[in-house]
Amino acid sequence: MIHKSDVGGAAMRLISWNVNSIRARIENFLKIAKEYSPDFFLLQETRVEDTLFPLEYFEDLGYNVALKGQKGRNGVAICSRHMLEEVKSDFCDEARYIEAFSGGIFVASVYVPNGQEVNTAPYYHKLDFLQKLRDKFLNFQNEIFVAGGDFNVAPHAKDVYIADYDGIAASLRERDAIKAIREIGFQDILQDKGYTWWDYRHRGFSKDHGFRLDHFYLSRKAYDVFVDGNVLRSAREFERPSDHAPILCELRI
DNA sequence: ATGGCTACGGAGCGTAGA
Repeated sequence: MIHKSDVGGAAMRLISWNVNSIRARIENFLKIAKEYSPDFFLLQETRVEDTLFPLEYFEDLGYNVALKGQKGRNGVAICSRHMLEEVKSDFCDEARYIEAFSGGIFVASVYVPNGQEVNTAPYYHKLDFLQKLRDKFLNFQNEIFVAGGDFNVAPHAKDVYIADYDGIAASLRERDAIKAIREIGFQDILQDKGYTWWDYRHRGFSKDHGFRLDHFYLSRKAYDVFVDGNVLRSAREFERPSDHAPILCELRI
């Protein structure tokens, strides 16, 4: 495996972020955009229909934007400094998935259903969604492909602050569904980078009571040019923060 | 924590988030 930090080529940065309402998070978005100026923003939980999306802020910063929104809840977006092609967002009935080809790579922004509670109907819907997502990713196995999003699963025990927790987001079947994505060759690059979500309730962040729910999955060809990744925890300390931190992935292409 | 935040819709609180 060659990590081409020393092989030349330009740096390409992607940030994925569950913003929990883009309209409520514009100031925070502008701070992150200014500090990191990524090539891509992959957004989840924009919580706004497309006609009311605050496009002007993105266009002012030079981003092209592809939207799949809905009123009040869900909502995903791909924002790119490069031209957006082959945009598809008909993966499911809700606004939870959008993909595109841009800047020479395929990208997807993914918002997996939370499942509410183990062994309920929403939980089985979540498992179905994850299996279907794995099948979708098969199409990108031989491409340079980066999927970022809120997968709503903590893949390993260390990804939850509660020892031995096996409730929603950490049940065996959810973890197996995520494992199935890894087993078709996709790398979870933030495995050692800590939590990405802290509950608003109970002052979760100040106690570091978190879960690692937000992930990047890189195809083999994307992982070949992977340089670095991280969780941008500082955004959780902003005024009026999202309950999720942004996550960063850097490639050398 | 059996709900203690936060945001939304729509004008009360119910719903959703995970």
